[in-house]
Amino acid sequence: MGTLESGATLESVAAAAGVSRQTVSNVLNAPERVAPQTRQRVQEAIESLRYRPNRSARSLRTRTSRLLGYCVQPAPEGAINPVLDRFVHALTESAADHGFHVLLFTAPPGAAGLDRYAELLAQRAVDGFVLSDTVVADPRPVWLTEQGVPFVAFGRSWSGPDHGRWVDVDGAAGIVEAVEHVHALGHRRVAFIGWPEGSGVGDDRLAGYLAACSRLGLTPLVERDEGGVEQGRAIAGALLDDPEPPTALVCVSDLSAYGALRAVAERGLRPGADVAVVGFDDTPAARLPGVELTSVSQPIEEVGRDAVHMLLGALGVVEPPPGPADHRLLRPTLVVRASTAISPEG
Amino acid sequence: MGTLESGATLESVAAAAGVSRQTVSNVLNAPERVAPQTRQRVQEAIESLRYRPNRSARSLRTRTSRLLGYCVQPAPEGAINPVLDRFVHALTESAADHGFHVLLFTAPPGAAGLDRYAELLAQRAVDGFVLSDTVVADPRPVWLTEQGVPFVAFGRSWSGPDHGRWVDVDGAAGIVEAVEHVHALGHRRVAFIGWPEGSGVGDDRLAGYLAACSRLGLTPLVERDEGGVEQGRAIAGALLDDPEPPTALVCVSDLSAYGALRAVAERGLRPGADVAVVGFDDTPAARLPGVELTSVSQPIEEVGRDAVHMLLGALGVVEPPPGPADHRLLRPTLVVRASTAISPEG
DNA sequence: AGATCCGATTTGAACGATCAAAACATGCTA
DNA sequence: TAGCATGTTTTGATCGTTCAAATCGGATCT
Repeated sequence: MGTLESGATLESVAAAAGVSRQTVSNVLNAPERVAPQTRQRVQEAIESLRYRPNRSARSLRTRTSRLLGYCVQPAPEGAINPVLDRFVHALTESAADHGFHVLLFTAPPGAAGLDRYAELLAQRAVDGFVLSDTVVADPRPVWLTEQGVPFVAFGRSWSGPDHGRWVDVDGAAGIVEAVEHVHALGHRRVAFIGWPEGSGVGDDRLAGYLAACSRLGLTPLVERDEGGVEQGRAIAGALLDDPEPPTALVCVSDLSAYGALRAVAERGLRPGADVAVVGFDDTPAARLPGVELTSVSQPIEEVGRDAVHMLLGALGVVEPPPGPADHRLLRPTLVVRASTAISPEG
Repeated sequence: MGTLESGATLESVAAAAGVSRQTVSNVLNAPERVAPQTRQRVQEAIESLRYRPNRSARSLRTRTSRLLGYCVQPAPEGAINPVLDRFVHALTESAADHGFHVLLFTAPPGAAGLDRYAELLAQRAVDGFVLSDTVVADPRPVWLTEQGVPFVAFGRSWSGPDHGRWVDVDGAAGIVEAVEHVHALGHRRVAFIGWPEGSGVGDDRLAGYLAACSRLGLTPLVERDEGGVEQGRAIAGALLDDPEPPTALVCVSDLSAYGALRAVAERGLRPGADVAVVGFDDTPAARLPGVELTSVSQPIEEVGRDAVHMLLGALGVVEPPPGPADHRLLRPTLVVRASTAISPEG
């Protein structure tokens, strides 16, 4: 056996330091109540016995678990989701700064999945939830609010009033930046390839496009599709085959943009030189040589950090950060690559 | 407030059913001990009060947490890691089948990170660990074995004897399949782009290449680099510029393969038609139109499932599945796409 | 009838921490 | 010096579950 003499309890530490249970507990949870001299003695005992408070015992007594629940959704088929990884990592790291951990679970989408949330609550397994992949009319924020459960969502509730706290990325602002970027390069016929109406995220990005066009005096040209690579390719192809085709294609997602890049190449045109293409999400493939897609990049790490801070603030664990307590909207940044490198001729 | 009258305890259920604490507990943990009639009555009470046992209390008493620790590593810069997502999801889902959950934490790589593992153990926060991203001379399996802590690793320990349980993918077999595939298409000059010697995973895949060459009577041609896209591009370029260039490039990873594809295209050659390219990992970008990279795909979900089953077996929670108890080697599959579509001429 | 056994159920103790209140010093004031 | 406020430490109870042993009621055996 190793060095892990897992047996130290409050009581054994107290005995070693010649004090009582509660004094040891106070050294850990309210050091200012303990006389400096005693404190030191206790800390040495803790150190030498390698004592760590038993999480279950603490949880039982305090009725808090110091765990944050996060539901991992099955990755959508064929989708490139670079987000989950980084987001989960950011959550975990920020939580660790305050003695919290992330507990993963799965649940079917929609109202059917609420049972899993309820179960974890009934078991007192988590103190709150982090939601992601929120959709229009997502039942979770409403339900959690009703139940009085602390939570924070990555993504606004696009339908109806806000429920609870959220952090989100300002997609409209990201697209505005994209349009301004190609406009500055000299592009004047800038098309937008979007998602069908009704997806909050897609509508937000479209709104950014329309706002930018209006501000810059461009004529909006919007096409919509389901968002896959093949759909993007078809839509972009149709646009490019127009007698007066757009010279820049701003896409609602990288997936559409990859399709658009393909459509451009298939017509003997050079992305970046002849036609500018911009995506959204800065997926890993965007930086591959031969792709080099300019894309709007979401500050995922920051989203994760803010989400945890807001949630811990709601739990009363940390001082809530300055600013509005119930939401936070972060600016994405445009990562410029070869797909928008050169100004168009004419 | 909502429907979550979070107050049901064993005691309150017992009162509602007109039995004692322990009988309710038995209905949940050892139903065969309870008379059918009583059992039914208790179950109705549980149902109507929506009772769920308090996890902390159970953990405290039984000294098990029903949590599996998993360390999320910071995603390596620029790397396309499609694996983590799916793996974590598979872990979570398999664990849920047995009332377990996954607890995430972070730790610095190497021996420095062992403290975090020790801390979780001292807190009795987890019952065991799932390791991934194991490296040569990884200190974790050795240490955990010394401590007598149940764990399972995704990845063999490449140096020295095995410590503990592991699940891994047979990289050599995957590459053998890749070489056989291009050989069947008619390719006879098949090169391998590998990693520097000393990485267990890379050496394994190289061994597969060498074995296949030997069996098929091909002359091995091995080049090595650090594994990035740009390096792959340079190496592949050098190979293709040879007076008698290879017609097939089998790569140790998709990243190298993307570079190789680029090098092929830059020379006016058509991937799949003129030069076959095979990658490893079947990263999301492989299926993009214009890329369509043939690649060896790892059965990640199966790895996750087996890992959980082995670990729960070690914990005595489930019957260990048939087969060797301490390791499992899974076969990857070759996903054929356009990059190896057509036979070479000549 | 009394002893014995057996399955079903209950009781007391324990897991290891924190809360709330009591006890104990110590110094200051009147 | 008694009385009181203040600061430090200890004691008893409690969180909700499971373990181990005790109890209970009925059937079986001698």
